[in-house]
Amino acid sequence: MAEQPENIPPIEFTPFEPLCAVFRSHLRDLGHKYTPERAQILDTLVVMDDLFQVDQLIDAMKESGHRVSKATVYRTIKLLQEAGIIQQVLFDAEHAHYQLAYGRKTRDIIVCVDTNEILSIEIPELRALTERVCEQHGLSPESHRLQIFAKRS
Amino acid sequence: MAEQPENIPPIEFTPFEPLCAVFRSHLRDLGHKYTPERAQILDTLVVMDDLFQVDQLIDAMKESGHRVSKATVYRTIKLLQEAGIIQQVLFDAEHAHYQLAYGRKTRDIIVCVDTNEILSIEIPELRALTERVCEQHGLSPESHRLQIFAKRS
DNA sequence: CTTGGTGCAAACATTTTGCAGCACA
DNA sequence: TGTGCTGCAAAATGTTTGCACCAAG
Repeated sequence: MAEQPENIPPIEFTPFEPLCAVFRSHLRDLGHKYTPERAQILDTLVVMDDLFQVDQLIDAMKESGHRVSKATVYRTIKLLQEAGIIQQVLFDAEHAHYQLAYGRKTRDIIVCVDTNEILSIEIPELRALTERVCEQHGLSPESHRLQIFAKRS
Repeated sequence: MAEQPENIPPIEFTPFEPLCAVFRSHLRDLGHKYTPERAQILDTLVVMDDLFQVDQLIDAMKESGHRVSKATVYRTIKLLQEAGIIQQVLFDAEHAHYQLAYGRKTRDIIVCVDTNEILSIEIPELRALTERVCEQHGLSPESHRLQIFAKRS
């Protein structure tokens, strides 16, 4: 296996490479195909804001000249979630938001109420805290998400 | 006013009394009316599960013989939110969930993944924690919500 | 060449809205 | 007695699905 076929790009350490590999391997595992549409969606994803909505993704794809139908975007988002590449973030009821999940340690965010900016944060203490609280109820934590709504100080 | 008409129940210290008062005063402040429909919705709310969805509320009302249209339920939910009596809780993308908010100190919950039970919890340390994290970004926290997904241990 | 994928449009589910008649303050 | 409220049905929104044709493996 000294020669790589040309459809495997040269190794470069960008976020895209591992994501692409993860996605392809997930698809292969399920007997699914890696299509140009799916590649375009992944491609667009990685250059988008940390947090995005489906229609933002669709708009971004249109702007960059990709022509993929809504239906395919929705179908692909499901696959990307299964593959652990993106995850849902809920912080308003109107629209589902997603963010890249692969390699991400937390789902904790600060939402700036002035600018609507979203910051991903990490609070190491939270793990112990959730463990302690759950223990009091005879439970053990699997995961958590914390959303802080903050204003500029 | 020595005699109460029969539709006003004898005074009892149930959660309903202050909620009703809060709602009526909120409505009065806005020049809105306290109608039988709104009373029935509030009435049903207080005997429901801590966390509910709109269609559960609608079903519960039907079962108890109340006849209020969907449109009115949705309109009233907005008013109840404004009044601080209920609040939205987002933990799955399909349906908006609500819970009684009045007098509640936190929006933090544990979702038991085995039983789908929702426990409201209080973690006093969280306040300081969120303050510290926000400070690092030049922000100050207004509110937060923490959702822990846990299994039985 | 087989199986899964795509775009399109229709179907869906949930929530909102316009309107004519009704009822609370 | 006037303004806000209600129910209904239509509209709007966001997401899913059925189908005929297409393409990846």
